[in-house]
This record gives sequence, C-alpha cells and structure tokens, in this order.
Amino acid sequence: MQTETDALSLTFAALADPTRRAMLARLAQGPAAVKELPNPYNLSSPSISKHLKVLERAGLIERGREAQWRPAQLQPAPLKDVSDWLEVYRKNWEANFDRLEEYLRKIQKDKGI
Amino acid sequence: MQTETDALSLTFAALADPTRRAMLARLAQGPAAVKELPNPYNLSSPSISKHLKVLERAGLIERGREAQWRPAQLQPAPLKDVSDWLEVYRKNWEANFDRLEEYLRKIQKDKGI
DNA sequence: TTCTTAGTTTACTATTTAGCTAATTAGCAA
DNA sequence: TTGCTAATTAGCTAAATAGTAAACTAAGAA
Repeated sequence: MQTETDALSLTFAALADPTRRAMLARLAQGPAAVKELPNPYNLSSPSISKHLKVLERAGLIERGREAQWRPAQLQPAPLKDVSDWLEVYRKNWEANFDRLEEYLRKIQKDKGI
Repeated sequence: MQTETDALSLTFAALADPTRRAMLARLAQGPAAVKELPNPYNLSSPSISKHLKVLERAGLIERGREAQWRPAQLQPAPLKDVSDWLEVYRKNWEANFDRLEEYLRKIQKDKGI
C-alpha cells in the first residue's frame, strides 16, 4: 500500500538510502549548501537534487535561499516519530539480550564446575 | 544506491509499509501463523507471503514450520540497530524541544507583565 | 553585458516493488 | 484415496524509484 503513504512510511522510505542518510548525518551538525553535502557514490547533481526532494517530502529537511545557494536544514521531528514508534519494541530486543546474557552466564558456570 | 543494499537500508525499506509494520506489531506479542497476522488492506495471500519475505530478508523475522503452519517470529536485532542509528540525532530533536519550551516560557512571562 | 558557479527541471531509461490470479506444495482429516 | 486448510511459487502487469544528459534559472563577479 505505497499509494496513500502515511507519514511514517514516507520517513522510513526516505531513510532507506545510504546517500540520504549521509546527508542527514552532515545536516545534524548544522545547515549546509548542496555542494557541501557528502556524495559518497559520486552521483550527478540532478540525482542529489532528487534525494533532497525525498528528504523534504518526508519532512526531514527544509530548504532555504541564500544568494545562489539553497541551504538545507535538518528537521528532526520525523526522527522523533521513528524513535517513538520503536519504543514499543524495545522490550523485545532487551528481552533477547537478557536471554543471551542468561545463556552466557550458564555456560560460564558449567565451565567452572 | 539501492543495489548493494546495506543492512540498515534493507531494514528501513522493510519498515516503510503499514502492512509490514502491522505484522511486526502483532509479532511483538509473540509468534503467529500467517493467517493470524493482521491484514489491514485485505491483501491476497501471495501478497502477504511477499511482505513476509521482505521482513525475513531484512532479518526482522524468522520462519518456522509446525504442521501446515509456518509461524513467524520477531527478530528484534535490526530494530535495535535502527535505535542505535537514531541516537546520533536525539540531541537535534531534544534541542528543538528546548527552543520551543524556551519560547513558550518567554511568551508566558511576557503575558504575566 | 558576459561569464561562472550553484542548483533545479525536463525527458528519458532501467530496475525494483507491489499487487493480482492461477497453479502448486504440505500436512491433516474423513 | 479424496478433500480441506495453510501457505508458497509462477507468471504477469502497473507503478514507483533511481539514475543519466541536456537544458534552464538565479545570483554574483568581471
């Protein structure tokens, strides 16, 4: 159901690309012009523009205008939404860790006998 | 660069669909057979099978076999990876909240004069 | 005015994704 | 055996995604 595309789906889809995540990592430090953004796969300018549009549509960045530059700025609200969504599952991975820990304690004890 | 597809990209892509997120929400409560999973958009069985394959490829579930059922079980490790990835950005949304809080405090104070 | 840098838009192609129906596999039950 | 339920695989279509080159816009500099 990638048609009505709810906000969370848009956000996750935007995050599912290493170029876009690299951009966000840079923008976490502060606003930057397009040419200042990392381009780890040496994509063409139009491709970079498209990636920025994807981030913008997901609400993860906002664009400005300063002389001939169009700086991008991180908007972290959708990331907080992801964090909130994740909370429900935290008990699952912490429980798993507990079971692993318990197992490790057990084999350690067995070895000690 | 959706070709080599690193683990994190696979995970985010798998999460970018409401049907798959509904499945995970159910599986957070414990394993379930395919027919027990939520199907909020009334998709056909083959479509559901495909969604499960996407979750499996991302390492978010593991499949089993019990008589004619193929139960799915949540594997939360990739979700923990997402949580770890998010941590870098936490300061960004908390800083934003701080600025909002500060602003709200300010207008409250101004009203009080 | 002309040049240069920054960036976007247009138009196109290739690949991936998501859905369907029909057919198939697997196990249990009568 | 035959039939029933659970689920997957095969084969197809439509739509979305990601990339490119070429053309264009916008602002500052010579």
